[in-house]
Amino acid sequence: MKKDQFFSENLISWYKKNKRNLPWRKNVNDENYPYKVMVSEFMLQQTGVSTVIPYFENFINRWPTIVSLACAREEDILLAWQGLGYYRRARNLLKSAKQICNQYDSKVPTSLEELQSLPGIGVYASGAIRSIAFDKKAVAVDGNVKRVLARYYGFSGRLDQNEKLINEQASKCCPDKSNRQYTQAVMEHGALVCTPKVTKCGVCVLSSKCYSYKNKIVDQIPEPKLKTKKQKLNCISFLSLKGDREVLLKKRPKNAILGNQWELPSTNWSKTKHKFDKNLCPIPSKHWNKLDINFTHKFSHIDLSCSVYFSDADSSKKLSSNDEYKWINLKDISNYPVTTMSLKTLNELNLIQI
DNA sequence: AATCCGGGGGT
DNA sequence: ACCCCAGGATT
Repeated sequence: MKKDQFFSENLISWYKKNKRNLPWRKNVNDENYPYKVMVSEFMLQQTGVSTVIPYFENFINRWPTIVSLACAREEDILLAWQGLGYYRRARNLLKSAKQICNQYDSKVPTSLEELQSLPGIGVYASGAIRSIAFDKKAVAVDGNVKRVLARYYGFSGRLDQNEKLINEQASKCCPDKSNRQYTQAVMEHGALVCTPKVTKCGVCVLSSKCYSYKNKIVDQIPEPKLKTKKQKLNCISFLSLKGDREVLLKKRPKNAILGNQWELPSTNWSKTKHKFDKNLCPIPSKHWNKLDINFTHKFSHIDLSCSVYFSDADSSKKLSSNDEYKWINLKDISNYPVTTMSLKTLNELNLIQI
């Protein structure tokens, strides 16, 4: 295994000419640039660039500096994250901002050790932040880089079977300078040219030395990931309306999936379908009517089938003083971090407009 | 080493 | 339908 200047130099020169104008690439010399890179790295974990862009713009507009973020309420962060998924990232980002303000004089740290001590920043993100934000020599091996290296060097098999080899080669390929550009160049190359399926080898600046291209096996590397079976779960959601405009929502437990987000009060998610039972209902009511909407909300690892029961709430009745529950006016619902599933349910019933 | 954690875009 | 995505934390 050798150093490969051809690899890094060609990618950098290609990147200079073809790089996308992405919002987190602006104002490299601004004092808030490292903070913005950090935010983008949290958002981009397992999430496509086109999905992230509007969220990033909104987030930076609302919290332009790390100090402003550190002062924010978690509920507002979750609201800004709504629909983006992997909500733990949002809560970890807030924790990291607080930690940076408390421990590092409100400046994003520059060492791998300090960066990895922050919640939500692991091996990849620490390297990405070091190279992109500070232009330090640091490797950042994401899914794109793994695929590019596997094809270029001809590592057969699945990516997870070549973890060590890929990381070693990634270190060898890492140039001594222009690391800000190089790190983004490899990932950009994977995203735009050396793509998962329909590759664009015709415009690839690496093809003349690419093992897979020369051997016509680009479409065979990498081998697909092993897939695990999706769980099929079921739940009942309860829609209560008071005066036709206030809906009863419940805050999910902090450490559960979709933690701390609001939703229509629901049963637990079970393998067997629930039989309707008044004891499951969030509030007492004479009539609970099953609505004619059954849908399956698809998570990456769960297919959740949900049925909905409706009741008009007696406005004279009070909630048992429990701040997990809240009557929320439908017009204010966009001010709360509500699960995508519940938003889609309310939208389906024409109670809100997504 | 596996599994949990979302949701959307591309094919 | 199925795959993938600028991964990290937990077990």
